[in-house]
Amino acid sequence: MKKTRHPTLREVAELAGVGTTTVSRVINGGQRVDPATLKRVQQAIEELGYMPNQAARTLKGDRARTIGLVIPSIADPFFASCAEAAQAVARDHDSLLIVLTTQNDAKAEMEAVQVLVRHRVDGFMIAPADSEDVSLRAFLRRLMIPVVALDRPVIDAPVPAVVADNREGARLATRHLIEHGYRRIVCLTGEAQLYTIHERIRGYRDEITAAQLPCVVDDSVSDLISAEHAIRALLSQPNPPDALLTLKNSTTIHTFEVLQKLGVAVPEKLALLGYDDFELAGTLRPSVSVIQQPDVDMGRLAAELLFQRLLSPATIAPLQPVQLQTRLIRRNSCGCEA
Amino acid sequence: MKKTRHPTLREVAELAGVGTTTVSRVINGGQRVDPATLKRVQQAIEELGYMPNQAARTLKGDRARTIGLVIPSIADPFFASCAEAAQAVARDHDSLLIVLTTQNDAKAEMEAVQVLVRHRVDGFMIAPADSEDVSLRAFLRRLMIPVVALDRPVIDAPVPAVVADNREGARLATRHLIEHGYRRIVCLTGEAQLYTIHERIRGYRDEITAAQLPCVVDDSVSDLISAEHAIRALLSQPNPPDALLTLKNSTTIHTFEVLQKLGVAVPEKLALLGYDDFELAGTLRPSVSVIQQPDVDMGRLAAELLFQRLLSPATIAPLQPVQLQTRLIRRNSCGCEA
DNA sequence: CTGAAAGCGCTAACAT
DNA sequence: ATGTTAGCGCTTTCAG
Repeated sequence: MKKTRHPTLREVAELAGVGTTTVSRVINGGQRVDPATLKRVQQAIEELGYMPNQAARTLKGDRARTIGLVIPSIADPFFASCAEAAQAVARDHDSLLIVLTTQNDAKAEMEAVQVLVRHRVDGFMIAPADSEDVSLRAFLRRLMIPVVALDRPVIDAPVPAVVADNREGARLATRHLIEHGYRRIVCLTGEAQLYTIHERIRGYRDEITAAQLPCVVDDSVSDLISAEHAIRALLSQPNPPDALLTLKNSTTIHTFEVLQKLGVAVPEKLALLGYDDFELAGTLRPSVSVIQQPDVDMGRLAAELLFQRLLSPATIAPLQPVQLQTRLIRRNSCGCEA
Repeated sequence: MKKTRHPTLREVAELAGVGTTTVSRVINGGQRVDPATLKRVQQAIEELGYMPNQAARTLKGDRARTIGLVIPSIADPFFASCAEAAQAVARDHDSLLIVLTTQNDAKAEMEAVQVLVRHRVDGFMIAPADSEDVSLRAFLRRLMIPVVALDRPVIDAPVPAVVADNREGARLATRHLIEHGYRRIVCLTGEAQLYTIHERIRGYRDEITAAQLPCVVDDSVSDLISAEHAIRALLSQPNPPDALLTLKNSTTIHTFEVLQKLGVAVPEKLALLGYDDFELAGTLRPSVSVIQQPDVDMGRLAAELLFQRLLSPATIAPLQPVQLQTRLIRRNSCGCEA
């Protein structure tokens, strides 16, 4: 098995006619090195195309200059934004970001986390598939590196979290629909087992019950087909809804597509308000009102929190999750004027 | 400086009362180990929560089980799809994927590539900001690890490429517009310095000149504002265009938004055909016809090609780029019926 | 200002 | 079947 041979520090030393220590000094800032020697060494480095081996440094005890990010999917725009923001922070700290995806599958997630540890990343962020997963919790408990939860907490584990205020966001949304005068507001959840969706359902409940309106939660929508089923059923009821609150991106889009296909007048006949903003929400007709999440801030904060704990391990992690606020973007589908 | 202490193989060996070799054997498949010993070692591993240190393995000479991907942006859906596909391939090969973004900036790109090498990735894929960049070429030439170009070639470097047939895709698009009967077809490029855009312009030229139609290439569109400028100017001409060919995703979307804002009837007054499909292209009204690129295939193939070269270094890289076909998706904005 | 040498955690001869 | 040992490339005392 032929190995890829990169030039080594020792080879540089030999070529420059100095000891390895000197070369090491040069690549680490060049302090306490005679200017003449410095120059010779730099030339040798240049000539050989030498680049320090991070694996050796890591083994020696330095930081790996690598952090991880475990998320459901990279194609999901929300997480893509988080990832991009986290990567920027990593770069500022001269580090690499490794992104691993889980499709919200606990098994894939556990594997991802283990791979990260084997690679001795300095720490990682994770959006756990299941906030209450026992084996994940156990794993994280005995882990020797800092971990930060993103978007969803890991309960009962020493893991600070950066999340959005999902409950309040859903309250905001529901309240807005109520203020518009809608009275039969149905909530379409999508995968209801996720922590975030759970919280949002609670927020919807809060406001609906406070207003003494009927609380209807439908978790049957998972794709275009099921969306059409659900909406047809809803519309053919004796007392059909006058507004829909969709709790996640894909649900909102599928719902919109079905309403368009069925020729339902939005918002006149049926209003729509979605959770999570998406690229063409303002370009569709009607434009789609949404609750916008601070995706970039979440990714950035999570990464910053991670590096903070990395750089000063003494820092005590905030026990309460860092909760970021969401905001309502009023477009047309809820009944607002452009 | 207190270090994060992971348990080591030696500690496992001591706890189990065996030598390090035995433990090494166990974690590498457990061949030639007495069943009783095997069990003891496994228990020790379990008890300590031991996980092999990949940095040590890499230093020892094993593969790093890590590959890189250097792309302009992770938020761009095209590259996000590539990345997701590449990651799946990496996972199949029990490897990690490190994604680095460049914003199409040559300096950022060079840094990204160097970081990857320092981390001793086994190889990487890159969508070069500039296919003709001299320093990148020089760097790749002396590199000791396999590299695969993605979406855009690196010319004059020993780097196999997986690209789409951009020229033919643009031909397809232009031809389609011509067949619809449009005669004044304007091409909106967006950043015209990119290799892919270049090729697409060539394709447009091919067909336009073959049909003896006027060839108009406008590279002034880079955001919503400039799009509005450009389109207003185009429409107020004595002989305004009857069709627009937009050469990249963001240009298509900005153009669509401007046409919608200006109340231009699409396709009756002005047809639109875009290069690169996007999520809600079929949901907008009118739905937007596009040339679809095989994004997932490209990411997958590039990664597979990389691993192939990784696993059997003897393999000679294909000198000609692997060129994948694009296809026309007929929706309404070009004048096709739904 | 510079070099020699130990050792990070692991694997792979080579012994036993 | 299992232990001993020499390094992989680097940083870092400790001497000179």
